Amino acid sequence: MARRQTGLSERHRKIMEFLTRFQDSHGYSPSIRQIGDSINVKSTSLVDYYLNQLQNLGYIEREDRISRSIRVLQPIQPGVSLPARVGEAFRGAASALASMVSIPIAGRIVASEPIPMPVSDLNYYDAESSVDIARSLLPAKDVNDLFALEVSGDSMIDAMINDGDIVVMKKASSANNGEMVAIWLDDNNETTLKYFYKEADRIRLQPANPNMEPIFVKNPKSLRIMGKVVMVIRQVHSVAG
Amino acid sequence: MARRQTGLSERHRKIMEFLTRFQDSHGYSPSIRQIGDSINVKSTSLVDYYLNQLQNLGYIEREDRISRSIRVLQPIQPGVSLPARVGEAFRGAASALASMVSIPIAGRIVASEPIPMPVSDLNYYDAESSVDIARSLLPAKDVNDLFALEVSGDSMIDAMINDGDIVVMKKASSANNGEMVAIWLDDNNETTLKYFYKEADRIRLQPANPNMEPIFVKNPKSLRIMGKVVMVIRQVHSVAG
DNA sequence: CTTGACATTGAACATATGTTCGTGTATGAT
DNA sequence: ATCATACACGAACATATGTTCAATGTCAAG
Repeated sequence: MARRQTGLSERHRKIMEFLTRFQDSHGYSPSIRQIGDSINVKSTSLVDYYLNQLQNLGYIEREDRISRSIRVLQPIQPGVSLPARVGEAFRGAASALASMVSIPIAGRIVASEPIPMPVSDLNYYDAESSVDIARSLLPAKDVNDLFALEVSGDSMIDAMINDGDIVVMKKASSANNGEMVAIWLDDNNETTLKYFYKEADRIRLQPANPNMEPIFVKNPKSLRIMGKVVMVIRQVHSVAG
Repeated sequence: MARRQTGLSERHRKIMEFLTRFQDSHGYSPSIRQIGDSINVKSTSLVDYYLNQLQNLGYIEREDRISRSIRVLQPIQPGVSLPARVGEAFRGAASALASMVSIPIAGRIVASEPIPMPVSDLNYYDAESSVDIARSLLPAKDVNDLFALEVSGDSMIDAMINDGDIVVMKKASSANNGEMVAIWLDDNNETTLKYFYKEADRIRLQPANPNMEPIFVKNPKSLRIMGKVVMVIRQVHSVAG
């Protein structure tokens, strides 16, 4: 092995501080280069590197290829800054109280078929087919592109997911290393849930069950990412067996 | 002269509404093109034109050449807007609270140790260590003897339960056939989660994973039922591996 | 009917901003 | 040592996004 990851470094801390300060005074997020300036780093890739770490640790959230889309999920220090606007204060109060979100169930996920996607991009959905989840259980603030699927069949067992489980997913067409994604495999003509790792010249799809072997995909085009898995819920009933 | 400026048009109103809605749910401002989509305008210059008007009228503020830098200064809607939204939110909060139940996390469940039970004498628990679940997801009406455990280690894999999962359980000392229970096995000195089946002269403990073999217990006294599993929740983070 | 301010369009443009990649350095484990 | 990994740099790249402009349509006042 090698150098141990030391959790949060001084730079991580500074970035978080800068983010909250900047957002507080400007009302929008800084760009990568602006963050770089604030910590005296000229390389944008290094900032990107830090931001990915902070995201994996759950401190921030950001959208792929969208400028200034960083959201602070977890302020680093106890000193909470006063919200600039009424709307923001209101939002904070509401999220502290209400904190429940209704996620539409888009359909069933079966190994042998592509997964159904939520019907509309707008915030309309049928109240009948939805699951209510406490915001406190969800890592992301952005709750808009979440949807849920009911698992059908035992074929996701290698992903530690059972028949009847409910999988909460976030729409995505790309993934970062270590994220669990729903993938459509052209070669096998099947949907599967795996941890995603991009390696040198291939993609490794690692089952959640550590006893099982990974799948390797050479051709990135033969695999389509449908979404990232955010949560799995299993309601346990009496089951014949 | 010519056409009179009519103050705020329908489109201005829609833009303002879209801005607040988008910022509220995404945490950052939309791009000009996204605003255009929301009002069915394909020309970015027209949106820019509207935004300049809104800025001159003091409704919004934005920075030159900086993406997604729009700030809403004055929410639209004649008077009713903010109070209405507050009222709505509080109504939502109330109903959310009513339909949500806070389940205490009694501790960690490890294969090699008996499971911790909730400090049941008093109906007091630390708010920090609890999970909020929507009542609609719980089968049982009786919510009082529910408690939650965080799974530690990979030893529950045969029960399709992973390290870090949260298991919601109901206190019980007996079980019906087909129910998933947490059991302490005197013989093996371990805690395990299995489906429970009482057969002619023995008890069959069936793993949730259908690929795995059951355990048989002849002596009912060497096994202690700690509770029934009601629900399993897995929050999926990025996982190194 | 003109006229001119307002409204709208589409495309081209400029650049702000996130992403990728090759390379290099330090650090700890073996 | 030597190996793998985390950390770091900077340039080239791709694209997301704001800006500009010339042309055209619309409508009410003159």
